[in-house]
Amino acid sequence: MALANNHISVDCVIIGFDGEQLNVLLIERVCEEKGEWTHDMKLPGSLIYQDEDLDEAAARVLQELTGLKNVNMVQFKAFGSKDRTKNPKDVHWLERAMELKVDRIVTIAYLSMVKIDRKLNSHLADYKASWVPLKQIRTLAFDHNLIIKEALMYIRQYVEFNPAALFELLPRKFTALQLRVLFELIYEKELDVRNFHKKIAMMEYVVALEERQQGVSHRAARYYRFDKKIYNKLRH
Amino acid sequence: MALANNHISVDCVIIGFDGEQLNVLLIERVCEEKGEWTHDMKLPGSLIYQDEDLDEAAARVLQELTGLKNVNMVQFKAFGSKDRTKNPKDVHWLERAMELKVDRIVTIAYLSMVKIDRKLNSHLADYKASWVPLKQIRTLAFDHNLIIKEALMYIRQYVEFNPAALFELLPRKFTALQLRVLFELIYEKELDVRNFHKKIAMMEYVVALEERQQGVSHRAARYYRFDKKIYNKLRH
DNA sequence: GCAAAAGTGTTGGGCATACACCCATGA
DNA sequence: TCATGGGTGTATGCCCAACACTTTTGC
Repeated sequence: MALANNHISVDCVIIGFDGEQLNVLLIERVCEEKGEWTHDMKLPGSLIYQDEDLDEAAARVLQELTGLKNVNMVQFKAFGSKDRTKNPKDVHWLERAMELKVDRIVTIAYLSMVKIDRKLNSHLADYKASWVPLKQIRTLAFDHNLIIKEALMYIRQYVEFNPAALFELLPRKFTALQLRVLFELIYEKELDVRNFHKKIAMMEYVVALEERQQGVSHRAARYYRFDKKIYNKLRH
Repeated sequence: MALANNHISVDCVIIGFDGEQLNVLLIERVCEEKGEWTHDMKLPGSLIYQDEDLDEAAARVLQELTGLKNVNMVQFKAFGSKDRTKNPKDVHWLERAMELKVDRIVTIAYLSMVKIDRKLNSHLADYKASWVPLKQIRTLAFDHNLIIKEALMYIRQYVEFNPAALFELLPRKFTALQLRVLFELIYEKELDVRNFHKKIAMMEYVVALEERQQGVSHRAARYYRFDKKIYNKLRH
């Protein structure tokens, strides 16, 4: 029985929220099969170097493939099914793109939740990286659909212990509606508007601003912001 | 920059409860250094084979190193610091025991919670495996102290969503005291006796038996058992 | 009878749920 | 004036936390 002399990769599940939907950051993959060129999508991820920690590798790979820097990622699961690199399309792509004959790749999956804003998006196109709404995601490379599914399960548990993580998804100023939609998406159930306002009122670290929406064709909503200092104080 | 052609291992954190304390199953490691032979302890863990899934590898390795079969393990975290195999003692051991010159090993850590009973213990000695109380664990091989610490953090979250896991640690018949001590150890805080009894009473899947302790020099405690069928029914 | 652990009830506060109407704004 | 979403209060039930004494048993 051969000891595995395996390759190790990291894959990054970057989740963003556009005010209406959860999105995942995917990059384009160009495949050649029997002379035909096709495109599909994958998570940003690649093999790690010999001399870097897993966390370092994740940060490097994300930057190389999407241009994003300083994204706080958390490792959430390793995927090492022996079948995960068996799809001929994937094998083919690995051989061409990585110049690599590979038996199996164990991948360590990382997760981050970020604000989708102009600064972040400014260079994504250069990398053929784009935000894809969760519900519109088709079949991805390798087992990346599975990885995303598990990332979402992980998020649900994660935010219970780190409510602050939710606010990473929102712009600095956000409305009660945005926050509520976010909760509803993550917990997959609808919330009562009035109870939700009370809930916000009880979260001292969500502070109401005087500022309101402008130019909307209905009563303007109040803005809120997340106060990290208050949050941290309450945690201790 | 060299792509890592890494080795992958699995390590198993098997947690047991003896009625008073949490224990971890460790195996003995014999080291030779400058002609001196020393013993220390490590988690049961080893390299994976080329053709097995991670979960399969964990089950195989645990059986090979401790004789334990059919232990339900859950993957909880990957450890891949580039320094984790840099201790000379560990390097030395790897070269001798694994016949392997290794740059770095990424390990996928698995967790299980089990009953410590005679059946389980019957062959542990043959494997130089033994239960070590958490509080008495000294410096272990590699980063195994860290792995155990993270396992315990993981358990705390895990039992919130899978209360059933706790009962894996207890004998089939257990007293309220045992269950309470277990809660206290895992949550690291003391619980009020009366409130705890109410809590048990509300858990329909914890059923009181007529049977009581025998031969104790104080009022005999009632036994309880965990009813999996009721538990599963309530979860759906 | 005493040491040691088992077992038992009540109260108050906080938190989640359910539920319906008026307000502000732009078109 | 209408369509659209913003924003508000009350009542109820549940769960949790706090708190002290009596019971059983072996020695």
